[in-house]
Amino acid sequence: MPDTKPRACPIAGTLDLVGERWALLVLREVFMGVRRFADIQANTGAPRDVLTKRLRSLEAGGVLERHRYLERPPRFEYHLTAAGQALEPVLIGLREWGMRYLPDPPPAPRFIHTCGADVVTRVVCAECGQPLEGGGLVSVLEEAHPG
Amino acid sequence: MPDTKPRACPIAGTLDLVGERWALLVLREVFMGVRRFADIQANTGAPRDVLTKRLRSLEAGGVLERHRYLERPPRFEYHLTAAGQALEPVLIGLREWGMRYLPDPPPAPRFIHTCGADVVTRVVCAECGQPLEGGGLVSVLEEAHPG
DNA sequence: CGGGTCAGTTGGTAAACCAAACCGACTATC
DNA sequence: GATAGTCGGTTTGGTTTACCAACTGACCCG
Repeated sequence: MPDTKPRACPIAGTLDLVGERWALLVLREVFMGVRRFADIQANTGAPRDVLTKRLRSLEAGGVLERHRYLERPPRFEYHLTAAGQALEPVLIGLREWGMRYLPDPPPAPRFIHTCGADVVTRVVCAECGQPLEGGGLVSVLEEAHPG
Repeated sequence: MPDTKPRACPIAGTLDLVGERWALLVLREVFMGVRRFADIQANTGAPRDVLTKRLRSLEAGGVLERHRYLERPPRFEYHLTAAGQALEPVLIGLREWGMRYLPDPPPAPRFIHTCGADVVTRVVCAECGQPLEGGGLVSVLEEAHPG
């Protein structure tokens, strides 16, 4: 076998959808309640044509929905689907990493709990619920290659 | 003010580093213990020149370290820094989302706890520690615009 | 009718990406 | 000791994508 195929993996599949430039920034905006083309464009800085393409691919991928809020000059708003909302941990993870490790951390948009405190991501064991901080507690396994 | 500046935000800053194509797949491989150029190339499918550039930028960004493991034909391995390990929640989040929402979820590399169970990301309140599932419990705030 | 808003579209250029070939320093096999 | 293969790249050349500015069409306001 001269060249092995790249690893099939849900990380890669997810990145095919939201890993392109601007995609996650668009989602950030929609998370923050910014739903209109012009505002998303201004807040992300994405070129308008690229933004159009991203919005379409995010819609096709099922993370955004496009709602017409005006009929006669057709005007649209973009909303998160359930799948889109499920990307929240990714956004929070990126935000948290940036606040901790970027050389000059910019002011962060706050994702807050109803009690007013910030929100953070925790990697926990799915069964015992124990938090795994520091990475040392995790064993990462490839698919078993028997024999 | 004709055009507002794009929002300064740690999410954007983090994406400047790890948001380029292949970057997070490279990190996935290093997380899984794949440390050599040829293996990372095979498992990600990234073109060799692009991979070289990504490895350099990830190194410059402080998430990877390059170690020479052979002197005379110079050979290298790539390792995670503490900052690199801190991106684990992002990878796990992407993996989890893909497993749940991709139309045909591919076999997932397992990130397991030492107890043998899978690992998941939880978004929790930083203070009361309460998990916020379903997105409905989170209030996302922009910087306050008073008045 | 002129100007402004909104959600794009169009056209031209710059950059990124990609596959394949090449390279230097080895090692392993004949 | 010539041939083949490994490893970590670099170089080449062509394709795709991103980017930016300007434009469009449908409306609203005056």
